[in-house]
Amino acid sequence: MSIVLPSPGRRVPCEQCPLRATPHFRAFEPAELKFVSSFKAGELQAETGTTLMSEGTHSAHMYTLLSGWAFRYKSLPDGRRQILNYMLPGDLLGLQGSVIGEMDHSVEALSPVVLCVFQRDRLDELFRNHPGLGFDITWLASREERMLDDHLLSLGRRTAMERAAYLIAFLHQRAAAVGLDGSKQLHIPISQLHVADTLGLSIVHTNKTLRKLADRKLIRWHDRACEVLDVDGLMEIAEWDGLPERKRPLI
Amino acid sequence: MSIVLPSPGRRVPCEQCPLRATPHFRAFEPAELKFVSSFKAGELQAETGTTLMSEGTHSAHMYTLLSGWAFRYKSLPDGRRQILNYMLPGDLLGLQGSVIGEMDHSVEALSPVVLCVFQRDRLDELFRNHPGLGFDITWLASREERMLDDHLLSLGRRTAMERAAYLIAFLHQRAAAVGLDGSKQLHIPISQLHVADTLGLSIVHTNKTLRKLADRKLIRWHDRACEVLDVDGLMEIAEWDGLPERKRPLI
DNA sequence: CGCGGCGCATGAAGCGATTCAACACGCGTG
DNA sequence: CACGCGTGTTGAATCGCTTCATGCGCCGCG
Repeated sequence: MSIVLPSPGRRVPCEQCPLRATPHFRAFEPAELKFVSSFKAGELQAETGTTLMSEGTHSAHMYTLLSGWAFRYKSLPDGRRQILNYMLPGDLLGLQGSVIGEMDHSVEALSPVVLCVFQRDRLDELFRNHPGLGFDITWLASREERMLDDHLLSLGRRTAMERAAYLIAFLHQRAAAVGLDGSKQLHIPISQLHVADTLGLSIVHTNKTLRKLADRKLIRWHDRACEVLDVDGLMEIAEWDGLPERKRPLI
Repeated sequence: MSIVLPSPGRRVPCEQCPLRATPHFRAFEPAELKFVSSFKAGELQAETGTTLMSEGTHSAHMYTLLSGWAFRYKSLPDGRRQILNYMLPGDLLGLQGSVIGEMDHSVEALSPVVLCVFQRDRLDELFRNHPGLGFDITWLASREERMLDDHLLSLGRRTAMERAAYLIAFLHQRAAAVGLDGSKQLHIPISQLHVADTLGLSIVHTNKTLRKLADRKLIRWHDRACEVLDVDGLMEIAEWDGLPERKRPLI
């Protein structure tokens, strides 16, 4: 479960990147595309539950999530776990390790995932020769910071019910922002334990809170998945306006 | 209180930056120094309590805190406030506004502060001509993210006592990392209301928790200031290892 | 110069969240 | 195929934290 499997041959060239083809990401300059294409060292696939990176290690790579869901977390010495944020297609993983040197959180796959692997030692080359891409990385870091700000507000000042509503509305919106809410109803691949570890609540109380949201017909809970029925209702409970997601960069 | 006063003439040239002279920051290349010197549009001084930037505005500037303390916060529509992080000398303010466009948090001065003002519209020039500085900005963003991760862990999974101990140890360490713990004992310029709004607790319970820390001789509380008596004791309670602060960039 | 506001302090009552405990269901596996 | 395990569910007891209330000292201001 905790081993990352090397890619079995499959490798999407950046020129035909299925993500970039969607309308959610900004286009590349030809030179940028060429560089990124050579920057990409390979692809990685992993199962649900795989630990993609661990706190304290010096990962030699940086990744972009091509498909699937993952989450970042930190733990206290006695085992208490806090989920920090979720990663969806197009998100950068392991930037901290590349920029500062050591990871201070772990990352785990919530679903089967595919990752693009980049060589971190060429990051300075990226900044040197492709300032637009350097700016994009800063943009992505800023966006992460903004999400963490929202989470902090939630953990610190919202009630259990508001927190739960916020989290699900947040995940729904992020999924929608990469087109995951296609034809059929969106299912968020998380268990109630994930919710509890994100909201800073116990599993029992999380269960009772989610039950109330389900009773109000805002969500429907499945096995290890949450179906969103009424985003607006959730956002209203949380007093949350949503993320101003426009076209964004993709490395 | 909420007006930013323009600089009354005083202006430290970057070449004689009092911060850079300290051993806590990395040195500039001559070309970088020259650019930053022209990048700096001026200086700003403000009193304790001044709102330096507000949520929702499109600030035209970016700042580096030259001296003093400040904090970032967000509020819910009904007034509940959450402090997100604290800023100390050398910290970048308003990067979000420059990179993404709109501020999603406010910033307030905790003490009299002096800010270096930069022109945000020359940020792309920075990335284009000085990749090292672009990388530095990403580094600083990564560092902020790391601190927010720690705060999230604290809010989500630590008890009131552990949270309080963590916060004070954290602030102490950050102050020490820029040499603010000089000769005399360090005084952190915050009120118990600030602590409460950081920890996600009520003022009453915050007061009782801080009382316990004081009874244990770990801190001493003054009027709008916290004196740290035993950092190691605090870190032990919080089960916190501290930030791995090495030499860091300064724009 | 008295009054209001801020910062700190403390007791009492009430509620929201935790912990303990028990159960149901599906699934993979020895 | 029985057993363990992960996931979701629910009731009861307990406790940590909030809310309400009150008081004190200090300072700025009408």
